[in-house]
Amino acid sequence: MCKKHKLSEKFEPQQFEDRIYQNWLEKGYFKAEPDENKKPYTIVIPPPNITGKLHMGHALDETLQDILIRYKRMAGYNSLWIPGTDHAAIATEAKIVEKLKKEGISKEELGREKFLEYAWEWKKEFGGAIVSQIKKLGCSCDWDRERFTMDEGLTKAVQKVFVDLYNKGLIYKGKKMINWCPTCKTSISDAEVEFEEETTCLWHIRYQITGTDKYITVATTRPETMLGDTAIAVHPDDNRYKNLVGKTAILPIMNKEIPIIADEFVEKDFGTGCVKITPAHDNNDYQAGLKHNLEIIEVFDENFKMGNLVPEYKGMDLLEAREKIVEKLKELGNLVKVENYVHNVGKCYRCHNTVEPKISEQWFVKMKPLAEPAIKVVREGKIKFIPERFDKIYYNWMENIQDWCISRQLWWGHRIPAYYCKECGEIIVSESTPERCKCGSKNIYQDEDTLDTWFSSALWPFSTLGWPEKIKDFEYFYPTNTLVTGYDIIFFWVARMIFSGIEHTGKIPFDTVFIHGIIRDSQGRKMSKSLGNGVDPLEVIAKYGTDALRFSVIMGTSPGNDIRYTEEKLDAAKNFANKIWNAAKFVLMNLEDIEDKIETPKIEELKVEDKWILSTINSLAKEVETNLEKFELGIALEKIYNFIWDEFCDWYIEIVKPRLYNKEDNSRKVAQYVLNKILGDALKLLHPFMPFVTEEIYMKLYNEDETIMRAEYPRYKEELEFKKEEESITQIKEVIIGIRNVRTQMNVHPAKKSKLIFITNKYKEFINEAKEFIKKLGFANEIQVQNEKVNIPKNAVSVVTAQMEVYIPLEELVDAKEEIERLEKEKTKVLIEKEKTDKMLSNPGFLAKAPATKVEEEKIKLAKFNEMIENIESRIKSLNN
RNA sequence: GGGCGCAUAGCUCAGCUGGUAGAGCAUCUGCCUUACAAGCAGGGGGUCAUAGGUUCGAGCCCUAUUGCGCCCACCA
Repeated sequence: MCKKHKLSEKFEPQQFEDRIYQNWLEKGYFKAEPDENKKPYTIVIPPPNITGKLHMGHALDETLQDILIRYKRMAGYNSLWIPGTDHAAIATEAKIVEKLKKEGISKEELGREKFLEYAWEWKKEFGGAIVSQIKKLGCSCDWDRERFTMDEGLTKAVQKVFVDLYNKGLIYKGKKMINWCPTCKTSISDAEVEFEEETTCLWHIRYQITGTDKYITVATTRPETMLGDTAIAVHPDDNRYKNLVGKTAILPIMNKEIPIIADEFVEKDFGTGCVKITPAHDNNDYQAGLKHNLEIIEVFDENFKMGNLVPEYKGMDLLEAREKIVEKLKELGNLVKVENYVHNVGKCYRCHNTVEPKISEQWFVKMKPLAEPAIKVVREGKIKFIPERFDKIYYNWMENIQDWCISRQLWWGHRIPAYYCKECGEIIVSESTPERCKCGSKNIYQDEDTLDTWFSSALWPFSTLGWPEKIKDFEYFYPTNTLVTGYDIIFFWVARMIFSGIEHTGKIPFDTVFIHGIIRDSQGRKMSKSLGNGVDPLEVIAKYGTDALRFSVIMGTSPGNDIRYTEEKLDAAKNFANKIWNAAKFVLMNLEDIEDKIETPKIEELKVEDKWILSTINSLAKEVETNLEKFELGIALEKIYNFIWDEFCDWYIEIVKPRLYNKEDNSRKVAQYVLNKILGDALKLLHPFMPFVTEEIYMKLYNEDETIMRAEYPRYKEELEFKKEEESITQIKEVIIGIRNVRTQMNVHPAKKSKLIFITNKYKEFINEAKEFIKKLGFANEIQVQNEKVNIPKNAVSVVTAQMEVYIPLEELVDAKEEIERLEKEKTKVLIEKEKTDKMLSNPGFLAKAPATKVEEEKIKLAKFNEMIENIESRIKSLNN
């Protein structure tokens, strides 16, 4: 401690948060370099998309990571948090297209090259905005290592991975049924399809059996695809239709004969039990088509308008065509019945428009061989999900995984490193642009498509560390440790990072996946643009401060559960920050006369309350460490909160006031030391959660040049445990609370002092030592300690605990009867408690089977209750006399 | 059709391996006590969704039920 510093009168986080962050940046406190003498602790940020601004979900995600990073850094680890952003191919491209549209420009008009220039401009603007917002949250990322998924290095990683997988036969190009988003005009993966309930009709259409006057009726939700029907399917065991299998029916409108086939995928009980097969526009039908060797007839054109099968419908919108076709069927007498029907329709997770199944030539990753080892590492516990239940979701997905469609018909993204020879049609997959084909031709062009954005995010934990170069960073910091993310992207991202890490680096990418929930609004609804109920973290910060925001998303929450956003929580958070501020002001004020350094007192100089608070924070440090290691951040924070507010502020500070205010008091210096020490340690414990207010105070408390960020996180030390003193203070707290309680009941004004008569043997010495503060906290002007219960004034009320009795002579007590009544009530309370203990101890099963320590505990309790009852009874007796 | 989560004080939520239920906000009473009225002191308020079971002992473990929410899945 050099010279004293004063904190500003009012707590205003806006006054110091930015300044402190700037200072941290300038001093380079966030930086991490490989250091063989230290253990690394690494987190890679889930890179926010460059599509927009930060939302509350980011605030939560970033806060959790920063807490872990800061904690580990203070605990002696070489903490590295790698920040960055994601190019978010489809989402960003959609936004840019939208923006262009407003300017009257179409993507096609602009051309690929110009469009990309445009996109990079976008990235510069919005990527930068995101970064500055993350900084506002106080995140201690190593900004020198900021990455972007389309950086040169990361692009190289993407290309290498593509080529490697291709060479291993794990990437292939093929014609398959994929999900096509007609709005985004690209294929998307299965994971990118969201199912939404939609009300539609179930149309029952009859097809005439060839050569008879009988009909077979199918039920469909998509009559417009009937033009492309190439079969009707029934279940092989369905007796109703058994005789029809092998026959043909006439497809109305098209007037075409199509076979009636049998397949087990048909549900006998659904609809009519007959289903029309349109292999080109339904995955089930496609599979059936392959199996039964059916013709595939596309009904729609490239833009998902009606194709040329029936010229009359050509170019029509699908819904329009549906109407027309239904009308026509009705006219022809083929429409049997229309039912209302609710079913799930696949929607694009980006634009929320209906996704169409489409047969298309795309690039795929063969998943089974990659999934297997990825399942194994979780089964073997090498990667742990927190909370554990999320591993089930992971297994379920991984075990049922289909090949991953990775090509996108977009421009913004990593272009697929595949080249085609125009002469011989050879496919060349190569990291660098090949000069010529094997056939000698130079007539080569690159695949037009780009990769799924998640293909590059899957490599994030190692591509950000320089892989595939074997640089030191990668060697030292990889595998990373904790991956913090929401449960909504376990499939998209977490699963893919796991198999990618194993496949390409031979190592798991992280050992722990710490999953959090989503932030909902005060009514429990998901925050969304359409509802307009989103909360902007920056506005919250402006109003309450970053520390309060961070506190509010951690306090009282548990891993994996959703969090409700309420202003009340922020008020509570701000009040807490304010409380610390004031406590710090008090401490600093009372250290003002210290010139240089505070001397560390000898153990014997410490008073009982000093030992108590030192011992309390010592056990707190131990508990907090345990909680943090188990990712119980909410519990850890609650304990720190309780310590600071309830123990330190409400008790210790109040207890030591008399010592501080008496300059003659020899123990004043010791109190100053302890105040300084406890405040410092409490700030350190709290720092990962509330970095700014803790730093601001810490710098004032110690030295402007010191930072709490690099201070050592408080650890449990055996020599700082003082059990006896903890017990004594606990006892006296109980008594003091009793005194206050009685005075409130008697309506005694705080200003009115009274005498306290203590009856105790055990705590005589302690009470004498603690006299000053007991006087203060117990509103006493005089304290008398005696062994025996003699000479108690008639008008005294009593406070009874197990170990002590205290008598308070009060004029307000005019009636002994009232006091007896009060005591009877007290007695009843104790009796109820005693009864429970009695019951346990008289239970032979309990005595025989409960652990000895528990039995002992109960016995002590019983003795305590008995003593209390005895004390109360004897007091009642003496009042009666 | 599978799987998961939640149900605890008026409200929002904690509650670690089973050992007498906690916080914040709200509420009631008394205090402008020289760190803090964004505060201090004290109080009230809970058959831990329901029904069984295991156990000496269950908010916590097991089974079933009800209500709400979520995820997965090719019933057209």
